[in-house]
Amino acid sequence: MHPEERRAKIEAYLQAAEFASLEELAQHVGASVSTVRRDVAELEEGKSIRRTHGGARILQPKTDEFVFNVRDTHQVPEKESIGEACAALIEPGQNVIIDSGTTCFHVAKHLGEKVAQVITNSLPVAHLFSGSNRHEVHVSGGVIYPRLGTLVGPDAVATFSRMHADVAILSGSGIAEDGIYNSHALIVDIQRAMIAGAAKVIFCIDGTKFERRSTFFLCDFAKVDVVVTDTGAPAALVETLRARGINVVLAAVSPRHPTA
Amino acid sequence: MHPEERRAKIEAYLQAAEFASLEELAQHVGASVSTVRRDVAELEEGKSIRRTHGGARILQPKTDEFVFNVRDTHQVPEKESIGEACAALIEPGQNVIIDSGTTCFHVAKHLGEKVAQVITNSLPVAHLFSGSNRHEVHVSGGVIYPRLGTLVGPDAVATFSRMHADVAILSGSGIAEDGIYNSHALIVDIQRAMIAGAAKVIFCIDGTKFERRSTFFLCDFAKVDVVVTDTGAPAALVETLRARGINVVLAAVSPRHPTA
DNA sequence: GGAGTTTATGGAAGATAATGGAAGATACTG
DNA sequence: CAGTATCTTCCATTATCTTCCATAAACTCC
Repeated sequence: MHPEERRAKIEAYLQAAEFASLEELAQHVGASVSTVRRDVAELEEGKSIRRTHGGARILQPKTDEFVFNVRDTHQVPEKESIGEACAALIEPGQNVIIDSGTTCFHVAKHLGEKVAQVITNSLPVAHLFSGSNRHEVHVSGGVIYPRLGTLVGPDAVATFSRMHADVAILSGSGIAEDGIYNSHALIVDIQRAMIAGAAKVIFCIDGTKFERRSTFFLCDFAKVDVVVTDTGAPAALVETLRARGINVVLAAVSPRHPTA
Repeated sequence: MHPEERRAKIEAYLQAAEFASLEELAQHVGASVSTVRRDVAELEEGKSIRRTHGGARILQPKTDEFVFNVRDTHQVPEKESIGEACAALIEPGQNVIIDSGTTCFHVAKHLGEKVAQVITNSLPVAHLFSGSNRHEVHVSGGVIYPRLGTLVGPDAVATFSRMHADVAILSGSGIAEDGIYNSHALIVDIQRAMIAGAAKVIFCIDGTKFERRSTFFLCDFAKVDVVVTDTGAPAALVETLRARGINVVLAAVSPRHPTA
């Protein structure tokens, strides 16, 4: 990829993510950290972004643009690590279904050029890839769930019922011995359709959600292939899951990733 | 292939792709890299494109109505006024279909709390209403058209074929005696479905697009109820439209929207 | 129609720019 | 204040650009 194009891509990415580490940007554009560092320095000259230690942030978030705020505050480093670990599980060229929610958003950030086709009901995820000509982003229909930027409702369910993907990347708000839980009824329906339409199912759930049950039961572990979590997950439940044949990935939380 | 023809082809390619490597262009037009390099240098003289290392980029990718570029939009004050005038035509409580494109985006900005239900294939418009609990925003399914933030494809068409609204607010990139034109084939299909599904059809088209025809014919005036434009529209065509029973609204460009 | 001239084309050699990595300097973390 | 990560600066490698030249096509003039 050529400098001009790469820089435009970096800028677009920062519009969506607000902040990004150099590592992350390098992965996204398929270049080395050195190169991205130079690009970021160049872009700073143009006043559009500002360099920070370890990354860069957008200087003037364009309110008119379709930028969705992904300013999540809980377990950011954990989710970041989970995102990285989960993205590593994806084979190049696979087409993936990506769930809404901040954890899945972090996975999307690390997917980079590995995936060509993305199917999602998350507007932030859609936006993340929308600037790129190399990705085909399929957005489900549906009604926007206020503030989450998630598309819900029968149209969203219908979209995933019609689609098929190599991998589905989902998250939940609770996981226990009997299965996975979520707190939004409308989202549970969609997630079930996602699971049904994917050859492989990966759940990304940070350690604090282990041994917790939310309002709605989503699914048992029959169709779950992988669970990606962080090292803070209780060992007992991790062992239980492994005993059931689930590949449990424990992402080590790295001390970088400064708080936004 | 003759130089002139090849250069036109290169320019057209860049309009669509925004960036391209010389290698890519050479392959596209069936010439050597050396030749393409010369062409690109020549085109740069004509100010339409800019050379970069390894390729070229289009200089003004926003000759087109539907490119959503925040940096600089053409006819901003006009579109702003058109947006205001068009929003005034909407009755409180109506549900509206909103097209993609910058002009329609300006209409959406002025709709405020008047409308309860919005149906759109434009991600910027969707985002505009997404923070509010007072609006139900229905987003069509579809594939993101790179850089436009517009959902296109069969799923988008299908969504509007199933929906019905009181009003559809659309825009185009050209309007002449015989009808309205647009420059994107994929968007034309969607707009036709929007028109079919709405009781009232409003077109918002700034004055510079009058007496102009784009690549694709969208529709004649049979189903068009209102055309909102600015005072810069040529009087002759305005009269022609009125003679056909179309309510033509001329929005005065207010001085409080200075040119960017 | 034909010879000479102009223009276009594709490739080659040296010059320039971009890239990715390494070593030492600097900033952050606890 | 120690340990780590990141930044700066540099260098070797690679890719691209410029300039030039030989060839081929189109044009001009006779």
